[in-house]
Amino acid sequence: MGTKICMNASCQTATTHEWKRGWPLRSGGHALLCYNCGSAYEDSLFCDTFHSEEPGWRECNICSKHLHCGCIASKFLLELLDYGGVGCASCARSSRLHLMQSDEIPNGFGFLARNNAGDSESIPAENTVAGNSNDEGGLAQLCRLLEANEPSLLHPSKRANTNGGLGQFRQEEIMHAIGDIGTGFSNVTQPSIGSPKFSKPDNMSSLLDLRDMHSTLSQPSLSMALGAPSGTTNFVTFPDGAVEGKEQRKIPSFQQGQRSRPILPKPSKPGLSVSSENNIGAASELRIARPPAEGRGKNQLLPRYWPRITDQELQQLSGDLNSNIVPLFEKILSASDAGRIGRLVLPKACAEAYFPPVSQSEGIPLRIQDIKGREWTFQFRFWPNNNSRMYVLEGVTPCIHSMQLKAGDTITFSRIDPGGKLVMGFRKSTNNDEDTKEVQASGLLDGTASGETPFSADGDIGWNNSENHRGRIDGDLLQQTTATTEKKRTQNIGPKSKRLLMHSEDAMELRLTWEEAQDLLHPPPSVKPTIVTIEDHEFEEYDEPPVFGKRTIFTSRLSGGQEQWAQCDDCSKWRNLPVDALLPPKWTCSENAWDSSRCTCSAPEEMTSKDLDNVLRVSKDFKKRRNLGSQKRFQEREPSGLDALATVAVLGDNLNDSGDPSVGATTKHPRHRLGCTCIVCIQPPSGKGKHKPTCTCNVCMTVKRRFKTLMLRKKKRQSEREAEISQKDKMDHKEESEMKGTVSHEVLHINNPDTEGNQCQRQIEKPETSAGQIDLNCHPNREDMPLEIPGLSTMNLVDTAESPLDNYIKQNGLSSFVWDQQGGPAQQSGESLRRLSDEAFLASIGWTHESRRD
DNA sequence: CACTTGCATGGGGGA
DNA sequence: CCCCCATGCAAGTGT
Repeated sequence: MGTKICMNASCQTATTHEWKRGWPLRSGGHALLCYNCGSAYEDSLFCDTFHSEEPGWRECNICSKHLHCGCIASKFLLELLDYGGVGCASCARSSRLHLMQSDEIPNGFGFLARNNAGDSESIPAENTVAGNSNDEGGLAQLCRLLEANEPSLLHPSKRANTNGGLGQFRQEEIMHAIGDIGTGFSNVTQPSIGSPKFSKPDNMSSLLDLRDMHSTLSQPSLSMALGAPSGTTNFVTFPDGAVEGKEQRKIPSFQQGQRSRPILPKPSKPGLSVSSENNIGAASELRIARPPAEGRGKNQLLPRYWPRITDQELQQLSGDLNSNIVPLFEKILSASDAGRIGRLVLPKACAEAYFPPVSQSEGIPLRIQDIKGREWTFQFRFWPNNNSRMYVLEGVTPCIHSMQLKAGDTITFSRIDPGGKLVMGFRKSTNNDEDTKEVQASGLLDGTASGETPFSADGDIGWNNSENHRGRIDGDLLQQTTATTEKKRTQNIGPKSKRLLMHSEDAMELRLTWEEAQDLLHPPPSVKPTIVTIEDHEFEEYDEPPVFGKRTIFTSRLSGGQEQWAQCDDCSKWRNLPVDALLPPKWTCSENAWDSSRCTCSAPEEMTSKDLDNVLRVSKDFKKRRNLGSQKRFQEREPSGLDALATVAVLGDNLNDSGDPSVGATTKHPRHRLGCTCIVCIQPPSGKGKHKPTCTCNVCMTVKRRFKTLMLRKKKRQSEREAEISQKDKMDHKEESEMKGTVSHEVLHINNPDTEGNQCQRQIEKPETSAGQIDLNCHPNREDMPLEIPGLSTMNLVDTAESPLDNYIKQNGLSSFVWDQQGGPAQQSGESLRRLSDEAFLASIGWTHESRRD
C-alpha cells in the first residue's frame, strides 16, 4: 500500500504515504484511506498512471458502462460511488450528482498545501476561494493578495502553523465545497476572488466535463482543499451526499500535505454501505453534515459541528439574503451555552477557522447577524485552557433568548459572501424532549424517519430561514451519519442539561425516588450469592444486580425480632410477612402464602392504626422531616440509609436546625461558604476538590461519624443477638434506645430486609471522633442520582470501606462483625474486614448490590 | 446576596 | 493518549 500515490492533488506527490484500510466497499474489499490527507479510494481505482496498481477497465455501477482507468483523464471521469464501486461522470450527473468544485489544479494550484500557505495563511476563506477561473495563476498569489487585504481574518495561531494559514481558509472553503457536495448542494463554489459564490449546477456540468472532477466522495475525503481553486477548478460530483463516491484525480499540485477529511463520517459499520443508486436524487433536500474539507490535523472539525443544511435551505437562504451563504459550522447548545451565564463555548477548531483571530484573551467584539437581520455583538474571546484555548462567545444571552433557544437546539454559523459577514441561525430541536430526540434518532437508524431529519422540526430555522426540511434520508450512510451525530448531540445535552435544569424540589423528588427505588431492590432471587469467607467472616456476593420487589416496611419489636409488612395492592391493607419474604412488584393479599388467615383482602388488618400512621407518616413526611431535621422525627422514622446520610450531610450537625437546606441549583450558588451545608457545599469540589483523608469538612466528618456509628451498631447488634439468645433482649434494647434516642421500636425502616441495616437506620449516630479516616475522594456522582452524597458513590463507598474502616475496626477491636445478608438471618460467619466494612457501610446507607456494580 | 468573570477539572471522544 | 469542552469553582464585582 505504501507505494500508492494519493490522487488528491494536494497530496499526490507523496508516494510513500501510508494507506490505511477504510470502510468496506460493497464491491468487496475496503476503501483505502490516504494516511496523509484522508482521501479515500477504491483500491482498484489505482492505476498505472499514477502507480502500479490495477490499471484497466472499471465498470460504472450505475450504467454499467465500462471505463478505462489507465490514465489521468479516464480516472477523473470515474467516481467512486460510495462503498460500491465506481460510476462514470455522466451517470453521476444524470443522477443529480452535483459537481463540486474542488481545487485540483494540475499545475499544483489546485490545492493549497498548508505548508505552502506561508504568507498566505491568513487569507479569509471567502477570499481564498479562488475564482473558478482557470487561470492558474496563482492561488498563491491570490492568497497573498487576500491576506493582504484581510489579514485579520485568520488566526494568528493559524498563521503560525502550517495547517493554519491557508489551511484555515481552505478549510472553510473546503467545507463549503464539500459541504455542498455532501449535501447535494447544487451550488458550486466558484472560486472567484473577492466574491465567491455558489455556482449552480449547470455551471458545474460544464465544469464537470473538465477533466478534473473530484468524484463524489462519500466520505472520503474529499480531499479538496479550500484553497483549491487556483487555476483549474476541480469538480466533485456529489450525490447528495448520499452517494459517496469519489474520484480522485491526480493533479500535480504544488502543495502537499494538506489533509483532507472525509466528507462524511466514516461508516462505523461496514454493513451500512449504500449503493450509489439509492442515493441518487435524494440529496438536494437532505440535511446532512457538510464536512469541512480541510483537514487541519487535530484541529479538524468534528462531524458534530459540520453544518447541516439542505440544498433548498441554502438556496433559499442565499436567495433571501441575496447573497451566497457559506455554512460554517453549527453547534448544539449545551446547558451551559443556553444558560444564564451567556457564554457560548465555541468549538475550538471552528472558532479558529471561521472567526477572526484573537491574540488576546480578552478577545474582540464580533458582530454577527441573526436570521432576522438583527445584528448582535458578542465578545469573541478565549481562555487559556491547559496548553490550548477555549473559545467562547460572551454575551449571547440576549440573542439566545431572542431566538428562544435552549439546550438542545442548534445554533448555526454561516458566512455571507461576499463580505464575509457572519450570520447565525438556529434550528430548534425537533422536540424539546430529549427522549423524543433520541427516538427520532432511532427512527433514523431504523429508516423510519424518512420525512424529516431530526433537526428539521417544524418551525426550525435552519441555516436560515425556517424552512421545513423534508430532507430525505436516503441511504444508510446518511442515516448513520445523521444518527451518529444525533446521538452525540443527544449525549451532549442529556444528563447534563437535565442536571442543570433540575430544581431543588425536583432534585429532592428524584432523590426520594432513587431512595425508594433502593428500597425496592432485592437480591436476585434466582441468583445464589457467592459466599466468601475471609478471616472467618462470610459475605454474600451477588453477581447479578438486584431485582425490584414490592416495597415493604420492616419493623422491630421490643423483643428484638423483626417484622416485615407489605401493603396489598388491591385493598391497601398491610400484611405481616416473614422478614425474609421477597415480594414481586405487584402483590396482593391473595398472595399472602404466609398467613392463611389474611390471604384475602377481606381479612382485617393486623397493623394497628397507630402503627399504620407511623408507617405512612414515614413516607409522607419524610421530606419535611428531612428538611426539618429534627431529632425527634428522625426517631419517629429513620429514613433509609441513604436518606439518613444525605440528610445528615445536608443538615450537618445541626439537625435541629429548621429551614430548608439549600438545595438550589448549583449554578446559583455563589461560592462555598465555610460551614455551609447546602447541597452545593456538601459536594466535593469538582476536579481538584477532592477530600483528603484528613479533611474535616462537614461531609467528611459526617461520614466518619456515620462509619463509627455503624461500627458501633454492629457491635451492639451482635451483642444484642447474643443477649437475645440468652434472654436478655430488654437490656439490649435499652442500649439501643439509648443509642437511638427515643425511638420507639416500630416501623423504622423501609424495606431493608437486612437486619443490620435496619438497626443501623434506626439509630442516630452520635457525633464521635472518627478513628478512621475516610477517603472521600469520590467518583463523580452518578447523574441519575443527583443528590447522592458526595463520596458515596459505589466505588467510593467501597474505597471508603476498605481502608479507613479497616483501620477503624482494628482500632476499635471490632474484629468479628456480623453482617446480615439481606433476606435472612445474619450470616454470622465472618468475612474479611474489608468486605465487612464494605457491606456494612453499603447496607447502612441503603445501598444495594446493584449499586455496587456501578 | 447575586451576578460576573476567569480558570480548573475531568469525562469522553477521537487519533 | 491527548485534547476538547461542558461545567464547576470561587474570586471579583455589583446591587
